[in-house]
Amino acid sequence: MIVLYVGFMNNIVSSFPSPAMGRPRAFDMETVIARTVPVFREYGYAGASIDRLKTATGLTAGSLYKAFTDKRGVFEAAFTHYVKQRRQDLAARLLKASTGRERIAESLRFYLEAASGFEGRQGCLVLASLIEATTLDGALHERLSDTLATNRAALITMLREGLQDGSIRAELPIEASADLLLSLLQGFRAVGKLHDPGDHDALIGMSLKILD
Amino acid sequence: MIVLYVGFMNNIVSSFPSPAMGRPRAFDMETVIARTVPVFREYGYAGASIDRLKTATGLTAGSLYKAFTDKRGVFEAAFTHYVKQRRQDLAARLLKASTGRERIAESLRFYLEAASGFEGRQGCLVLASLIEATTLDGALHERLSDTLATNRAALITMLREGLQDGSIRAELPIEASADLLLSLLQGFRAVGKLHDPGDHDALIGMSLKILD
DNA sequence: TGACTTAGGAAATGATCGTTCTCTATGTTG
DNA sequence: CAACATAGAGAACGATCATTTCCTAAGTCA
Repeated sequence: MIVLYVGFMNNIVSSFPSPAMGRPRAFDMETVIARTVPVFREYGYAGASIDRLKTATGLTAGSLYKAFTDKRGVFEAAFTHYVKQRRQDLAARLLKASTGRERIAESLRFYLEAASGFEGRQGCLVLASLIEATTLDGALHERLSDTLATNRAALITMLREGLQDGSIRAELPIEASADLLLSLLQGFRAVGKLHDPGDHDALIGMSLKILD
Repeated sequence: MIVLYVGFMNNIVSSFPSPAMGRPRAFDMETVIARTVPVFREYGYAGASIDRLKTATGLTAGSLYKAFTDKRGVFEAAFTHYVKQRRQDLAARLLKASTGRERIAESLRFYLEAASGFEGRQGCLVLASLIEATTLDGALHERLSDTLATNRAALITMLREGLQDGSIRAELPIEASADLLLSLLQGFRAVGKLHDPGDHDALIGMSLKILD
């Protein structure tokens, strides 16, 4: 709301109502967003219909639109939630890794596990969005690009740590290694849509040879 | 049409009309199928609407359905065409490679090039189908699984050739190596939806360290 | 308490989805 | 030439799509 001229201060204040006004939500936003995530993971953006989102969340179309403006808004919230959650989980896993090489190994394991079983069949929301990248609008396209860039940056950080702690040889081209690992991780999730990856330890061991 | 009892031979023949009967098609099937491929590559199965397929092929909905029964039929033809074409192209490339290791290297290059530029942005039909795997019916799911299995088998063949010609060390676990390469190749296509891969030679060189 | 503001729920909206139908055109076969 | 069979074109079909609207419910605030 735009106020062109107001005589008294309280009129201006009242034109920006506090967020506590009106009937409060009967559901928890975080919970609802979490429930939309599997829908987008399984069906992608185009395939995730409002009807499916309704049944997944238990909300009516009206409430969904009041809370998220439109389908794009639901997707954006789901995407943010998914990426944040995964990063938290990975960060927790990385605590027990002491060297850069171990952190890379742990990241590989993290993705291999996500590519297995029910989780693997459900798929990766980032990968699913990647496939529909040309369909998404500019802002979402950039969000996706940023997400991938951040993942790449995280790999580069781990590689540099490896250089410092001596677990990775000094001559290794860092950027190219990160690119290769990034592709490999996404590839795990892609193949995991159909089949479980084989022996995780064996695959990790072989992957790490890239760093030799 | 099933004929239970027919007195004369020509009646049986006429009950199975020759394919030359009726008005002939005004378009070339192969050409039309080729034109549907980019639609599925860009939008996936769900996103490829009949309307988009109409404009891509220049056909009307009626002709499309007469030729392919339904949307699923169009997709199946496109998928078959795409896989066949890609395998032919790769096979031609592999002719100039003399050892197993060189054939692996050439395969990596083939995928890196496909992941670059316009081709990369258009995406891989196999990968796109992989993402929608849970949505596809049983038969298509199996076709997809077969395609991946055949690609894996091709990698195993190259690796075995490498064992024979001495370009790959004898102790290398073949199956696990093939799994890793398969994921890496799909990963190239995934990331290629957004960005061009970097220095191909560098990436190939690093990838081949998996085989050391 | 009464004015205000937002949420919930369900029906309604127009667009688009995949598919079918109808009619005409164009070939082959006897 | 007549009978037959399929193709082409486009309108029409019901289903589903994302979104909006309308009304009631449930809070806050003065």
